[in-house]
Amino acid sequence: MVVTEASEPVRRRRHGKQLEAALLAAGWDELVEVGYARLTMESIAVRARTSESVLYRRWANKDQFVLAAIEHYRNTHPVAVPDTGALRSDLLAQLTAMSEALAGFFAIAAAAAFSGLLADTGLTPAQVRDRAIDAQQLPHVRVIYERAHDRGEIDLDRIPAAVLTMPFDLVRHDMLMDLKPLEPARIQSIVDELFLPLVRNHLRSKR
Amino acid sequence: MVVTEASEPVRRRRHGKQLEAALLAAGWDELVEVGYARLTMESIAVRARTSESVLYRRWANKDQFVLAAIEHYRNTHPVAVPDTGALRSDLLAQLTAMSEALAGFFAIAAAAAFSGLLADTGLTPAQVRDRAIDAQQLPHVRVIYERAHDRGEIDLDRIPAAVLTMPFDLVRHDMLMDLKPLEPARIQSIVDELFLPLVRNHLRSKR
DNA sequence: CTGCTTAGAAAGTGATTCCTTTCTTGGATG
DNA sequence: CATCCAAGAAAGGAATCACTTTCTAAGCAG
Repeated sequence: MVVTEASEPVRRRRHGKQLEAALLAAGWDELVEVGYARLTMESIAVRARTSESVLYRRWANKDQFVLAAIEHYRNTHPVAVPDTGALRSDLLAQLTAMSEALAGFFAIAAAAAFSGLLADTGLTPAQVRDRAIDAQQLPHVRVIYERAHDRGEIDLDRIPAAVLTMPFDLVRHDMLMDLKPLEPARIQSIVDELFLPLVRNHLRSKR
Repeated sequence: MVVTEASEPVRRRRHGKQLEAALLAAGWDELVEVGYARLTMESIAVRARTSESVLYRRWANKDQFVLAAIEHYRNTHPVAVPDTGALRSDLLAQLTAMSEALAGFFAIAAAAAFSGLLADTGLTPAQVRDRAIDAQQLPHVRVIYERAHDRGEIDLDRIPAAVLTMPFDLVRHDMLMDLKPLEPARIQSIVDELFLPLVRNHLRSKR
């Protein structure tokens, strides 16, 4: 017959880390698109242009794989830590980044992961959140506040913890509800109408 | 043979609304216990002490049934509307009622419903929330604020909408994260450290 | 160049589960 | 009491899907 079929491009084999990353990325995309319950190992293999056996060589079962895919997405999509020189702009930037980078994706993934993963892994949504979403997020937030504290903008010791976490709780809430990035106006509202007025009570005299 | 077997109690047949309520209640319990993905029509039938055909005579498929079960739970578990005579205690009561009545149940159900139901029904979590959770909740909330407004405690027109919804957003957020009722201390913190300080800016002079 | 690991294709197994169908009989209705 | 609708039991069809097995050959290590 003919040496090469016209419609069949040469397919290179991937190996090691490169292949693994492609598998996990495909798993993530599938998770976002159809959700955990409708996600099948075959659909992932097809999307990654490989076969199921390659998946099962690396992960014992579907749940392990999905967990790994979520974790992999988090590791490869770090949220930038802004340093704009002022608490308000720092917060706006951080919340926007958090929203745009994660909303939709994390929201769906977290929601999708809940029903299926909870039953099998015994994790609570909060644990999933800790493991997949906020693991590297919280230290960053703390940094923002500490910088503001050092600049003398706020007195960290006098602000209730609920105030400090509130902006992030609300962003997370909105993401879960709408499955898409927050409107900039909403983020500004959270900062300007909710957070800053509360912090203002504890402002050190700046000038 | 013998007329009645010792271990076989007489099984009465249920009909109409009574049967339907039992089916939906069983569906709800199953949803809360194992989640949408692991819920089967057979397990529901067993729990309701009936058979699958009874289910399929009333609902076209699993998704329709689950949606109906969620709606039924909401209809049969209204949240009380407190009237304590003051905004703060009204809010505390409302948030506590909302939390205790719905947390765990709604959280799991909503989360469980997401992955499976979203794909099939095309609903977003926000729509599920509107349809199943807050449908009758929001008017109640409005009532609380309007009473406070009429008492002269607050000036509704001058308070940003974000402030008014914030306590409920946070309760919903915490429920989704922890799948259990909020600690009373957390509710108090939301009201006393977040909500009231923000409202206080717009308090009319009471005395 | 040689050999060994493993990617990738393909087929299949077994379990689950949605949904249907058939049949018997309880019990509501007149 | 007679009639009839529907409850409940039981069995099965058909599809899906997690996971396995087998085989060929790609491409890295020596």
